[in-house]
Parts: sequence; C-alpha cells; structure tokens
Amino acid sequence: MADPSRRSPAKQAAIVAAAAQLVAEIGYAAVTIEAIAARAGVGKQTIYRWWDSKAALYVEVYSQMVQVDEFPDMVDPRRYMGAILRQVFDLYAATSAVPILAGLISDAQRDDVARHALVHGLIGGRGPVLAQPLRQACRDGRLPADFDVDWAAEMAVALIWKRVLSGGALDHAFADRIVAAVLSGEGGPCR
Amino acid sequence: MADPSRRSPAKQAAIVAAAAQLVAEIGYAAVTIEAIAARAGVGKQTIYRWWDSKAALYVEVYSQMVQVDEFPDMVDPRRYMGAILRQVFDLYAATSAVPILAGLISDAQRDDVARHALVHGLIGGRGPVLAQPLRQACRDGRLPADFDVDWAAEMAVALIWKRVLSGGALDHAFADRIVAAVLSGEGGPCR
DNA sequence: ACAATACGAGACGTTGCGTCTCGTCAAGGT
DNA sequence: ACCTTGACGAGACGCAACGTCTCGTATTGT
Repeated sequence: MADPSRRSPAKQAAIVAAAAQLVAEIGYAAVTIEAIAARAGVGKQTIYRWWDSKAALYVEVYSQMVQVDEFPDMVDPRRYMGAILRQVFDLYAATSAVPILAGLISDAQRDDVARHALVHGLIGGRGPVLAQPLRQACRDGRLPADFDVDWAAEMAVALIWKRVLSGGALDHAFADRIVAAVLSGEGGPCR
Repeated sequence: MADPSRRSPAKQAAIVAAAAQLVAEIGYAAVTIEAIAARAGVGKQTIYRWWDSKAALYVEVYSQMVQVDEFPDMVDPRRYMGAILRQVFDLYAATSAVPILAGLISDAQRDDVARHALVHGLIGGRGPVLAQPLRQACRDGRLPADFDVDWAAEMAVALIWKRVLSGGALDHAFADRIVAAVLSGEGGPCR
C-alpha cells in the first residue's frame, strides 16, 4: 500500500519531534494521535499511514532517543557493564526517555508492536549491548565458562524496568548495584 | 457520600466475581466497566459508587485472589523464600492473577489507585511477605547483620514483574533462581 | 410509617479512536 | 509537455467506552 520511497522525511521528523515534545509536556498517557498530528502540522492519516499505533510511533521515538553510540572496551566485565549502564542512565536523565519507556511497557499489554519491541527488540532484548559482550567475555575467560549470560541480562533489565515503572531513581549508584548483583562474585573478591 | 454500612455484600461479590470471569475470558485490557456491570447484573453506578476505576476494582480482585495464608517457618531464609515464592506461583497458576497483575502494572502509569497499590500496597511492597521476615532473620543472625533487605525485596519483585509483563514462565525453577540470586552467597556455600 | 439511600436501567454529552473522502501538490514515466 | 500515481492537510464520520445524571423501585434503620 504505502510506498516507503515516497515518504516525506521532513514530515516524519516533524511527527517524531512533536511526539517527543508532547510527552515531556503532558505525559505519555495523555498524548493522543490527534494532538501529535496537530502539533506536527500534519493530517492524522499521515501518522496512521506509517505507524500502526501510538505505541509503534513511540518505539521509534525511543529508539532515536536512546542510542548507545560508543561501546566501552571489554577489559573487565564489571567495568564494561557499569560504563554502559551509566551511559544509558545519563541519556535517560537528559531526555524524556523514561516516561516513554514506562508508557511502552504499559502499552505492551495491549499493543503488538510495543510487545514485540519489549520482548525481542531494542527495549527488552538488549542483545547487542548486554548479552553479546558478556557472552564474548565468557569465551575469553574473563567470566566463568558456565556463567549464565541470559539470566544476568534478565536481571539487569528487570531491575531497570521496575524502577522505570515505579518511579525510582536511575542514577549511577543504581548502576553500580546492578553490576554488583548481576556479576556477584564473578571476577570479584568472592571468587 | 457513600455509606459503607449500607453496601450490599452480595452485589460486591457478584461484581468481583464477574470481573474475575471476564479477565479470564477476554483479557484484562478488553474488559470494560460496562461489561462487568452487565455480567454481574448490576448498574454501572453501583460499580462507580464503590470503586474509582477499573484498576481500583481489580486491585481488590487481585488481593482476594492472591492471599498468602500460611507462612512457612523461618528456619532458613533460603527455604523460607523458596517456599513463599512457590506458594505464590502456584496461586498464579490456579487463577487469572497474572494477567490481572500485568494489567495493574500497566494501569499504574495512568491510574492513581493502581500506582499506589504498586508502590506501597500489596503488589509492590510485599512487606509482610518478603521484607519483614528477612529483616527478622537479620536480627536473629540467620542473615548477615548488614544484609540489605530492601534491595533483596526489590530484586525479587523486579524479576517477577518482568516475567509477568513479558509473558515468561513463573514456575518453581524460576522461584529457585530468584532465591539464589537474591540471597546469593548469604548462608550458602560461598560464605 | 417514614426518611434516607442503595440499586437497576439506561439516557446523556464527551473524547479519542481508526477509517473515509475530498482537493491539492510533487515526482516519475512516457 | 502531459498524465498518472500516491502522499499530504483537513476534517467529517460512525463507533465504543467513558463517567455523570436522573428516573422509579427496593431495602434498611429509626
């Protein structure tokens, strides 16, 4: 139906920007497609043409907002995880990513796109950022060969989601506690 | 306005039962107040008189559904936590509590009653079930005196919420992993 | 018996949904 | 240069559920 090559990049950017603005102003739940369209100076159909739902649109907003650009060196798993988490939390603090993430987790109970993003995509899986580097560390002997990477990633994601959902602090201290909990003992003093 | 002493217990029970039925049949998100009223043979106003919102009603449904009746003995913190978690997960498996919990966590981003239940009430705090017994174990020397009970409870709750939200398994194996992660080392072989 | 009020039923206005139908416009093909 | 195609802005449209309200009836305590 819709031909991606004919899509207007300017409109897309205006819509994403309007969505980001509105969430900062009135909160995720209060944002409507109609308000985004009005703010962006765009017809409703132009939004519905390219995104299935409000949640689908915000998956894109969130992805653009939380871009992990520079990966720290994997010298030590503990240092790596701490650095990556602090980087993400700094991005959270500088943007409206947290309310968007909370809204997306919430919408995932109703919306297929949000659910998929939550379980497999950027938001939930975090494969390239968390699981993959840790798996590499296992192969390199920086972590025990039988270290359960998937479980570690699940714990980290769970703790983050919980604070996002209940409004807890997402600061560097929290990042350090996650690292300590997820890599408890491994490569540390207990071993 | 509304006088609790004149409230009809039969109507209340019918409403709660209808709400529980409907969530099992069509899922939390699809349930409407109007459908609950129709199913319970009740006027809409009778629901709105006693509950602020759908979420507020389901907080009560969930509370009735997940009643931890018998507390296991606190001989060993690991055994205690394992027993209590298995008991809760068995209740989850026997009822529609999981979709309700997922719906409530979702609604907590929009609804004040759900948010309060999530942060302070039965759902999020879990004080009497988790934190309090662990705190007692600390005083009794069954856990290190500097053991961080709040952090342990937060981890357990976070892991449960994450699986509830993303549709993961809530079985005895998961219960054991939570215990191992939350009480890692404490009272175990590493210490 | 009487006052107070919970209750069933359903009308009511409101909001946002997602679809649709216009007329306009820009781009690519012939 | 013309013509087709499809994106676009604007907004009308029907729909569903919200939360409030107003009836008339039933129940309860004094």
